[in-house]
Amino acid sequence: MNGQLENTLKAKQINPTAMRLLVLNFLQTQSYAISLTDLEKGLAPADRVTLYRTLKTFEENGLVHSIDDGTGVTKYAICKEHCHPGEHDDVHVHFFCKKCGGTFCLPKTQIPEVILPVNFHSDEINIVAKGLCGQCSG
Amino acid sequence: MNGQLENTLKAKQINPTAMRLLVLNFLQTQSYAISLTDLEKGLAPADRVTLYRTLKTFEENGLVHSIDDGTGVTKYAICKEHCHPGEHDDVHVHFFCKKCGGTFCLPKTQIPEVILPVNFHSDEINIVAKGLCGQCSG
DNA sequence: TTAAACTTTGCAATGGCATTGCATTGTAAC
DNA sequence: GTTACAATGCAATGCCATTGCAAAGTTTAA
Ligand SMILES: [Mn+2]
Ligand SMILES: [Mn+2]
Ligand SMILES: [Zn+2]
Ligand SMILES: [Zn+2]
Repeated sequence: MNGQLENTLKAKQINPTAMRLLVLNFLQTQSYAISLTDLEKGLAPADRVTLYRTLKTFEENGLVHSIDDGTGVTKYAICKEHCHPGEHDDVHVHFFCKKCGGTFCLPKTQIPEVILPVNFHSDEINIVAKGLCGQCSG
Repeated sequence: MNGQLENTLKAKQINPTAMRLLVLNFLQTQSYAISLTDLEKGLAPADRVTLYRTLKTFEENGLVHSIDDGTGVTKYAICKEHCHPGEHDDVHVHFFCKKCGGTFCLPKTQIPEVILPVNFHSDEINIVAKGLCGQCSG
């Protein structure tokens, strides 16, 4: 049933349309963060802009977060922690695998303390480690 | 004199043309990392693509490094440490100021240890802290 | 029930930036 | 001087994010 998916959307105050259920379902089946183009291919022939706006809505409502992994293409992944509409609370390190091209969320990896120069004050940090993932380094 | 600039280029095996001397001089006078567009404005009416290729050459020869600060626009700064043609050795944290928009190299800030999941191996890391810089947090 | 109001979707278009191709100009070697 | 190579300028392309607007769908309230 779609009940599970529907509830997930409703819990984040997102109107559960057919398209949004499809997108959520697709996102949930991915093993790593996906790009808009990935989503487009996976849900063809759905319209790219509609998918884009769906992701935007999901992000605004704390259901997914966008990831800048340095490839120049934004990736998206479902928020694992307790995010709410208007406020995300899932800061974590990301990992980009140079072999398979996969981008992973590492929510268990401790965010390290970065000591800044005097008078520099940071309220946000983006950390992307690059190398070989578990599958590719075997 | 241009002797100083010329020597800097030659030391990195870069042919010291007039354009390259101008670009190097401009880079050296900046207080933070600049974009290609910044360079274009500062050196008008020099051609954008020529400037782009000049930066590329500088980067390949270990004179400047490019910075992905998450704004979507690549920034460039002179390498402070010992970089050589073909191999950079100046990994450091960067800082993006949300008020003035400046991107800073923080070569003195210790790169923190990031503990990855089993079998994940990283040989590169991009860390960008965001907030207010020394000037803007006063 | 039906009209109005609001939301979602689809398609076309725009804009920014990185990157490449190619012809022209400049420079160095022979 | 002629040839070979390097650097520059201009035009063009490609990719991705983002917006405008009209059509289709859904909810609300007369
Ligand atoms: Mn993530
Ligand atoms: Mn730097
Ligand atoms: Zn991998
Ligand atoms: Zn600042």
